[in-house]
Amino acid sequence: MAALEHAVAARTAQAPYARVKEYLKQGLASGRWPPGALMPSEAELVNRFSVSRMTVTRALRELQSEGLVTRVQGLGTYAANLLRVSSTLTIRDLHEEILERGHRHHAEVHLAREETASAPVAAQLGLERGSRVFHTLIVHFENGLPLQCEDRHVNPACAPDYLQTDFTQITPTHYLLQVAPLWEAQYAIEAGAPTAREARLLGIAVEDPCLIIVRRTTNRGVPITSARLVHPGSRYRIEGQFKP
Amino acid sequence: MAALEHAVAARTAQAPYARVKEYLKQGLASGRWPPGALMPSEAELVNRFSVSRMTVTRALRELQSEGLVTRVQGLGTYAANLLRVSSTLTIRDLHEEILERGHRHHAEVHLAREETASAPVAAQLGLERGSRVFHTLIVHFENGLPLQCEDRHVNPACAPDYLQTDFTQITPTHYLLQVAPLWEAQYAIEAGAPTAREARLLGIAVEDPCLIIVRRTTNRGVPITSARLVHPGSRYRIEGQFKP
DNA sequence: CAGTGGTCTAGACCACTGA
DNA sequence: CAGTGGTCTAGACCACTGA
Repeated sequence: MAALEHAVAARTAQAPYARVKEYLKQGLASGRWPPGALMPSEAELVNRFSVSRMTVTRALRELQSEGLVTRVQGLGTYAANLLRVSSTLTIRDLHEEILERGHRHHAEVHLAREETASAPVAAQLGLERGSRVFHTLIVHFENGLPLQCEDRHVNPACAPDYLQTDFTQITPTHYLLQVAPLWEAQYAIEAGAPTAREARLLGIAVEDPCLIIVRRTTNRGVPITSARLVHPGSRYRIEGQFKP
Repeated sequence: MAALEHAVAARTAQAPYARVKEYLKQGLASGRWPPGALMPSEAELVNRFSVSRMTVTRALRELQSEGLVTRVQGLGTYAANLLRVSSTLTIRDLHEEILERGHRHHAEVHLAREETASAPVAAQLGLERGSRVFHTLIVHFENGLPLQCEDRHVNPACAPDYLQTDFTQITPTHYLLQVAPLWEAQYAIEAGAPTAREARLLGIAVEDPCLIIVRRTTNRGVPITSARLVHPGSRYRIEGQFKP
């Protein structure tokens, strides 16, 4: 009989855990449980919805991972402090991103060589000062217009064949993701002026504001690469949304 | 006996679901399952770890919600296409953010009044053109230095008492979160030049690059507010990290 | 058809908190 | 102590995919 009910629920609308989740979300949205308020316990929800505890737990755990509630063992579940809303920011391979917009992408390689690491570069990549590093400087175009100036240093130990890549065909991001599939990154997004060289490569004036992303990437703590990505402010922006 | 094992596991190290998750993460990090590869089925993992299927399911579901794997009913679990890594971007109440840095925050209110909505503002807020809207223009200071120029329009239906707020004490963001606790938002982050007025209010030159966030907020589809937040590029940046 | 993931149940033991 | 969340088990029915 229980099984029959599932089938019906699935056919008509939502899974039970989704119904519980929806109920709690509605209450949070309506202000019924203001930030910090104590929410119904698992046991209460089990009774109210006539479902098993595992089902309730799933709903609550998902709300927790979405940042909507805080759970404390022994105390209960609380409406989260909504002054911290978070969103998913996706940073993607530029080539893929441009193609998805239905536009053409091409790249100009201005530099691709081995160098001796300066002190800051060595520090970024966790290398000794004076170590060998790979350095590339590539300009990416969308429909023939310069979109990004990518100044990148790579730890040779992580990608020994990096410089053999044809960067007019494969972006460094794409190549490096293959070499070290899962990675962590720290990034900063800022507005600033381009350097004289960047302005020249991007075909803009040195006074033109740029959106600059500085990103350092590691794989299980080992530094792989650091990059400075400079975009003309008039041609690039980051969009996103919060979805509670 | 099973119960005893749990206790031991809990005491020694990780919960079983966490062990399964860790195993899969390691495999993804090492390249054992490159993007798109078929990963072990739930049944295989059940056997390998001698746990119940619910435990394996939890591990896989969490990896899925973190974007590390893709699951397709009837087919299996696949290593995600890691060209899309995502990160959590947190946008917070500026007052709270500044205090947390151990700095002082104060605000100057340059405008707080009811106006007739221009066409673009009305469109943003889903109102008729010519409707009444609330408009505030506030400059936020960190340790006495202008950090943000906040130009905001508010739908009066959502926050009738908005203009009664003392914005030198409570930020609009803070107030609005109380009125409509759970909300969705769309935002864009870009680099650009300030308007002449913004430059004057921020004490910068009109050529100085600014980090501009344009954000529109709704609650269950009803527009609440839209804001243009302008920051001197030299004083503000967004930082974050990817955590796979 | 066998294999896959999607979801649920009814029970269990546990650690934790505050009275 | 009663109440809370954290986690697990062993089973179940289901929809879906491809052979």
